[in-house]
Amino acid sequence: MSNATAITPTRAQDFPEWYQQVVRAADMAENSEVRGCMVIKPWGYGLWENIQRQLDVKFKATGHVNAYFPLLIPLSYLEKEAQHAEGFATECAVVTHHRLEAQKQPDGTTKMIPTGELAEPFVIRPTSETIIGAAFARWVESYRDLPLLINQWCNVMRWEMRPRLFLRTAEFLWQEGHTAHETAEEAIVETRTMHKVYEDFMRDHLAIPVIPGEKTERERFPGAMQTFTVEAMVQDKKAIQAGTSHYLGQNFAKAANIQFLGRDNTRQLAHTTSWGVSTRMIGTVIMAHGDDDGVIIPPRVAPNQIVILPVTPKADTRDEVIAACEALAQTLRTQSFAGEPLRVHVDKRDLQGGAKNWEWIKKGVPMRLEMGPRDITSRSVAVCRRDQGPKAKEFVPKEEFIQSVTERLQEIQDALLARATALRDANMKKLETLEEFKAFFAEDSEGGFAMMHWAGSSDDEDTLSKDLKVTIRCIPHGDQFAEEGKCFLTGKPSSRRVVFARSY
RNA sequence: CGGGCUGUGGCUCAGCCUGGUAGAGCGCUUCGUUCGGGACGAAGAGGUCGUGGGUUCGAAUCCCGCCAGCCCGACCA
Repeated sequence: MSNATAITPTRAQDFPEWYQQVVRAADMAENSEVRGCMVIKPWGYGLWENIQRQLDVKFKATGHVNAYFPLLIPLSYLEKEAQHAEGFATECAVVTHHRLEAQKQPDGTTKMIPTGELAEPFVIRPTSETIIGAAFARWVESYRDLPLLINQWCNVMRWEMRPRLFLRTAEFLWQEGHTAHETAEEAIVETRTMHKVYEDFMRDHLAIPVIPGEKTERERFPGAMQTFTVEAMVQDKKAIQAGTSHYLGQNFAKAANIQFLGRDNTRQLAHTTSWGVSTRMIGTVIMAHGDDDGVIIPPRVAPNQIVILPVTPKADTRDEVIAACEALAQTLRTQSFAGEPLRVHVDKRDLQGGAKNWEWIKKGVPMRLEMGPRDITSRSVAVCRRDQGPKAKEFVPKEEFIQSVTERLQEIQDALLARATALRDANMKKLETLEEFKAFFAEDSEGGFAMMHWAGSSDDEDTLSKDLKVTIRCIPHGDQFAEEGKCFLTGKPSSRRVVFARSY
């Protein structure tokens, strides 16, 4: 094979097509016969399981507990909060019948005809504020019942027009946290706490630096008072929203009637929040770290952090080599990395070595080890790091490797974060004028994150977005964005820059 | 929901214009040679040509209906 890279086309040639090919080459997911719905294959699901488990620890550590609520939501629930309902109306799947009747056709086949129409249709949850709100209303009577800190891991469905594996699918997996509080202050603290949890998780676990900030009114979650977001930059310089945290004020409490008797013996409405991240994060990881040979998964969340490839050139040494590989794997598994036992796999399949090697490169396993007869004799292993070139190989004495394995994994984790941070920083620009802005986002230019002084209206934002296909990703927190200046569109004074970008 | 395109072995597609009941590459199986390596050769498995109807002696190919998918717009974790 003479291909310079494992993936065709390369990122530079056609990024969206590269993405599709990478997902396929990594065997992470595939399109299913159900429109817009994907099959998540073991390698992709393994990544999700790690994300899920590690986030769950953080949720528990911040006082939350898990629960589960129904998939189906009475249609009337969605009518209780007008803004919310309108926000999701165009993408709801509706269940209208509850039984099928077999009907024999003249040609001998059988058709199943829906019967038993429901008096009130159900909507398959696009998000669960309404039905969880109804439960909260039953559970909360006194200020002593607050705060209520609940999370659920589940699937939701939004009938998207243009699905793409992991990035936008009709059905997707996520977690949705829902909390109710006695005061607005407490609810806002909760919203910000979870926003911070997402920011930290993205950086420390997924090796993706994000810009934390607040959404403008136009981009806000339907029905929310405030929406906080973490925005990541991926390699085509577009932004992707990786997680959101909403302060819902009393809007949903009012709609669902979440009332409690306060310390002053008056009836009050609770203040609620909701926050979530989804399987989209997997797409974000792929686009943030992948290269022209496939996916690169950060060690902390990789389904296998190390794959051992036995080199078995001769049949008579094969058993010995495999036994040595198994023994090494066992030794490594007794060690921990980032608080979890090392995940090590020995690939014993009877395939050609090169084919196997490239398969794991495309899957993005952080570290590959080769061990053959010569290594057994010399008591060494060949170490290949996925953040380096496919040919890069270092022979390390086995004992030394065992001693240093977790440091080596951390080096990869750090290298990925450094690389992603460098990409982002190189493509964030402070611009001052509309001309500069237009040039920055012109069809043939690189694009990126434009940091702009902004004091325009929602209508201005709308017009700008439609003309140039860019949006305000967020009004970022952080001192580096705070400075006096003038709005690049209206000339009005501004005390903070906002981040504009094209987005997924 | 508006505009364009496409439905042929597991995947990507050729064949259709100029009707005569199926081809390639990849993948898969077996054997052999190779192999610290995404190799090569040989043999082989696998297809109601989206679906229903029409024209015809004969339809993957022509005509009509239906269904599904893709791309471009509005929406989006």
